[in-house]
Amino acid sequence: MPASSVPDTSIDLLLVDDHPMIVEGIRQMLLPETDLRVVAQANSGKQALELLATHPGLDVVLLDLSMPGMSGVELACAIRDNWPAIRVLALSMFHDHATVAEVLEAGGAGYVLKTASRAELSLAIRQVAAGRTYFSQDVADTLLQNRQITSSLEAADQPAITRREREILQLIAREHSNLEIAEALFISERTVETHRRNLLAKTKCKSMVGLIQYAIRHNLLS
Amino acid sequence: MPASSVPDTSIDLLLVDDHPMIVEGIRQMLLPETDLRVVAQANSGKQALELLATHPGLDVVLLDLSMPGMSGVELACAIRDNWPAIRVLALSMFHDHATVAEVLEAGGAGYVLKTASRAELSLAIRQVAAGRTYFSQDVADTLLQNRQITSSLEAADQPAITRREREILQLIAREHSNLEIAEALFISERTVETHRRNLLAKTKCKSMVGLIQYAIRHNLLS
DNA sequence: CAAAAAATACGTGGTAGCACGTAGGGTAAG
DNA sequence: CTTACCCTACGTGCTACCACGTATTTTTTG
Repeated sequence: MPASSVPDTSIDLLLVDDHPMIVEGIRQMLLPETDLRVVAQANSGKQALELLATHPGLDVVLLDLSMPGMSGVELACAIRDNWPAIRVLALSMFHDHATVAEVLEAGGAGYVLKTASRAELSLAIRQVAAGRTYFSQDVADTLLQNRQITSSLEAADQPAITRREREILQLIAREHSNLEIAEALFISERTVETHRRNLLAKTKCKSMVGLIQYAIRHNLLS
Repeated sequence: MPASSVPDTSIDLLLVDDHPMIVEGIRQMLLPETDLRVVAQANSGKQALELLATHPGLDVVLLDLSMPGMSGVELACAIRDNWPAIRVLALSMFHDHATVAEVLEAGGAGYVLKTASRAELSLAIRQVAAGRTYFSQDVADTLLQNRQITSSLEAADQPAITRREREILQLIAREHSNLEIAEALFISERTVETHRRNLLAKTKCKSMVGLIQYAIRHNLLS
């Protein structure tokens, strides 16, 4: 029913997830929905970009957020910048507000949890394809709990973690002390402290307890 | 080819995962393998136990480790104790040695990562069904790296985290201080410190940095 | 080349987290 | 009833983490 620019009324999808099992599961879940066509699937952000270049007719990209290498959020930004007409639907295990906010800032049109049923998933795809948005119930609750409209505007700048910071974060996660990290990287302990401080600021965490959770959810550890 | 006690040569499977997408994905991945029959699927440990009681002919249970409520490890223990003939194949995102060791202690016959391909998964199922074991390459590496045969024998006692400890762990994860937790639970700050210490001892972590990772991997947070 | 960002580094100071030891009351299991 | 476990609680002391301010060198980017 919804008017679109593609010749037929079907919705063409690209699936992106590093787990073959999940890609396969989604594909098969959507098979009975005759108006939803999975025309391509990728196991990494890099591969997804290649497929986007060779598949001009895509309507919706369904992408996992936590992937090694290029994260789902980065991929979403790339899609927003290079193929603004394509709708992005995020798929994730988690629904902390930091992650949800990042997806919104990256231009995501919807956010579905991996616990979603077939019915919910296909509904979400049709909604975003029709130009609307869709959020799983738990995700919507997260958004309502923290009415931080500020974070979607102000904090939209750059929680970009640098290579060095990430390196230090990984050593922290392995329970190394500042001194140990300093000796391992041949830098001053003060420098490690500074990196630590910058990490906390960028992730808006109060301590390592929050930072580690951020790191795991964003797949920043090995 | 492998001789078995079931009338025909097919392997009867129970799938357990809280994510419908993954259950569906596995089911469809195994569909072409005519000797592997998915006869039941559950979305929780509780449901799995019910299905185990009503399906006597099961050969292999393929179960996800991180599920809300009853964890995969607990379920594996229950299967080992009540249906010792059934082979358990664990399925997980992670392969840290603590988790792998727990699965072995719980009587698991194999451990496959969620990144596994169709070929690897079906091979793993046939291996465990035939009485052998199977571990994904990364998992095997983990086992070889830490030849802590001690941990499989000595530490097999009880990293059992109590209800109260888990409650405190969740508050810690929300970045609350000892004092805040004490006030919230109407107990002394000293008591919170003791719980903290016991948590570190039971999980063999050096600090909260390690404990938080343990908690996330073991699905101990909300 | 100029501007911006990243990586490096120091000082001062507070306090929360953690080590280690000890112990009494409640409750469930043998 | 005894044993074991959980939850509760205190004391002492150390130090790693964190807050806040500042600044130079190197690299990247426009």
